[in-house]
Amino acid sequence: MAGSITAGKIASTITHYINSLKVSEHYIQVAIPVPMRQLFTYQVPDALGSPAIKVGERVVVPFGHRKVIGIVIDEQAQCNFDVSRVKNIAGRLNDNFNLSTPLVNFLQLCAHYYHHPIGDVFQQALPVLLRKIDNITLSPPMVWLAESRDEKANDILAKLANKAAKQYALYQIIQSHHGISWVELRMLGYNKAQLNALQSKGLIIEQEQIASQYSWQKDTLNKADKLRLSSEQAIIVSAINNALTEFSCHLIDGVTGSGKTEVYLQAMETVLANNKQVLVIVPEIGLTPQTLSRFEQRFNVPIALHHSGLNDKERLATWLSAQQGSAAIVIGTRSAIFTPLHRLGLIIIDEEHDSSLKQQDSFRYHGRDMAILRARQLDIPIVLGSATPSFESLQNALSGKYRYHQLLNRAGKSNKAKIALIDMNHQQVEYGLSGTLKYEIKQTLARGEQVLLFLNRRGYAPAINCQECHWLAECQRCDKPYTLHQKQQLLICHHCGSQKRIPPQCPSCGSVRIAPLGQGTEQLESRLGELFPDASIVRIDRDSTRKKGELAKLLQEVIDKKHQLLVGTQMLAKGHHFPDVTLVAVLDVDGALFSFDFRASEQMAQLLIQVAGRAGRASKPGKVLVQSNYVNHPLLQDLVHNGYHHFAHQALTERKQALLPPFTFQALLRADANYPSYPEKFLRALTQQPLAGCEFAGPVPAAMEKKAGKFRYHLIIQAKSRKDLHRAILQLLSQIPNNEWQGKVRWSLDIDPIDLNW
DNA sequence: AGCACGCCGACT
DNA sequence: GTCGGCGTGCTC
Repeated sequence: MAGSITAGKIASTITHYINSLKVSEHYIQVAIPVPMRQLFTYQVPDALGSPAIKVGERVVVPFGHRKVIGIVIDEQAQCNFDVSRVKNIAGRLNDNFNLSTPLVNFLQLCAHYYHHPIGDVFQQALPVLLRKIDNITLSPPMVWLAESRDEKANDILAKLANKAAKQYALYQIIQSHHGISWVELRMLGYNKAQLNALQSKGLIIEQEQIASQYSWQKDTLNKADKLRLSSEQAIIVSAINNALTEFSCHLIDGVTGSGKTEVYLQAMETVLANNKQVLVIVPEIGLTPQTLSRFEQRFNVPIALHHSGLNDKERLATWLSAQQGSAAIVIGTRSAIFTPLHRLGLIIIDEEHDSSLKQQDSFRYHGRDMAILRARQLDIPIVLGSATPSFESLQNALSGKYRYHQLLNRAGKSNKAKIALIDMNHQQVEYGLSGTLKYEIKQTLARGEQVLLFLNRRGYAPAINCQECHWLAECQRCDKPYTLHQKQQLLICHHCGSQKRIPPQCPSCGSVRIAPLGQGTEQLESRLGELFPDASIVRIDRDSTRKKGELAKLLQEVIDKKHQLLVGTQMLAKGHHFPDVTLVAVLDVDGALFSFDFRASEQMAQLLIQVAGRAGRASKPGKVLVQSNYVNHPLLQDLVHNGYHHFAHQALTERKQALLPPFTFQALLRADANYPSYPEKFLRALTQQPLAGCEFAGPVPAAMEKKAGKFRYHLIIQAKSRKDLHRAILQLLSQIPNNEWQGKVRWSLDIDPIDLNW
């Protein structure tokens, strides 16, 4: 039937005709800041098509009834959506602040690993200002420089050295650098007034930072500051520097004072000398003036900081200086892992066991694990350091996946604090303090040294009850006792934050004999005041450091020995070293011994060892006392007598037998709802289909079944391999839209969960 | 996550 | 009669 017209031919002709009309149609895939696990297709109209759109570009798109900023993930996409419903992009942000392809790839990898909505990953990784539609007016980054010196300047300086020590020190820092930013100087403890004073004396000047890439100069390295490495340190440095263009992961397992930082610094030296950048990730409280100045003193290079104290503009400035390469070193907390470093050559994760590296809400990523992913992607080394390595990292080191380096020798005299247990069962106990502890406190104070007491419970008392009928004041929204805050005269629920006045009499029986039960830091502080009237006491917890800068102020007062007794929560255990604290006591360790969370003992061990590291110095050895009702508990005995590593090996053996992480891989699906039965039914329905290579645990009520009025359930998915887990989660997620209870609950997914109590 | 739509209770 | 409570559904 050659030449004849058929229906098929007509259809194909029409299709051909339509396609010819759409020949210039151009589709892109865009990540949109919404909690949805998908990309969105948009069309690029000709008017907006040139210059060509690139991956990582920020585009303004209509989305529902509003306009949002999206990130282009694929610039030449097939249209996999109903063509008639695809919208045009509304605009482009041509401000040169777009994301590089490696960064886009990395963020996609992160979203993939955590099965987290990709748009939300981008949203969290980007500085706020890059997520706003309005044009960004960013003044050029400024740095302070020393003016050239004349005789007059020398005179002024000589005067400053005597009269204004702080200004003089500030001048010294500025003078020793080729330009230092206000953000850094602020972190180092200087203020605008001091800068202005030096400026008005003509000693320093503020200039635009040279936007060009940083490069290694003759005077970049401060050789005077450099320490001679021990042989074990030198071996680590050369192991890291041996292969700088391939992936390797090094775990440095070294006790406090063994010189981890010096290893970091000398490993960085080679990388910086190659004109590559270094990313340093520290725990939330680890970014202190001391940390910064250590890097600052060694290297005369631009350092960009990334932490919670920055405002939006400063954050963007850090991002840009990293991206453009003018910053040689970026030091930051968890989220700094997302900064766009063009020539990244080395990543360092300090205190890699620290729980603040894992984000505990929305996008629940682990800074350390994503850093490893990034190092792998870029073929560069990564260094993890800790005195108490996480069991995950330790296992990876022992199995040969990471290079394992131990630093066993303390620099200087080896005087590790000893840990001793106090049996609370055979003691007179007053206000939670054993006789032994009271005696030791007295002795320490008498020597003019300081004492640090840990009690992981803020407030005055963790509960109040009626002495007659035993009625307990409970939060209705959480079914948990209210914490008494004496100073504020309030009952506060530590789980949902709700507050209540203290009832004058028992609502149940009318008795006025209502009394606090147990003790918190606030009470401990006042009791200590009675017991040791001559000592100045300072309390450091979330309540006493609410005001900005208050923590730093109190810590400085401790260093300055304005206080002899320190009371605090775990907040005090991390980061800070107090040389004149020679006695540390943990008042109540028992909670960790009987927790159903298998990681509680790991965290307890890390806490005790870290605490021991806080105390004393070579000339004044410290002592650590741990009060317990269960001093014969094998966990405590092992830790105290055999140390962290024996304890860790023991615990790892047990975890292997029990098929727990790091020998298996877990995901945690949380669900909550206003009605008690929905979360459980939602999760149970998901367990009906088996998942290959995986086992379910649950659904079980969360450790706090009811919180802030919501009922909460957990489902754990456990697999022998990460691959199986990954596949299972995909299968699980695909089932959720068909789940009968899906619309009635809120749910969230946590890959590699750490805190099962959440 | 926003945002609109929609369906019920208490107000000028 | 309408203002507004939040349950439900949709977003290329």
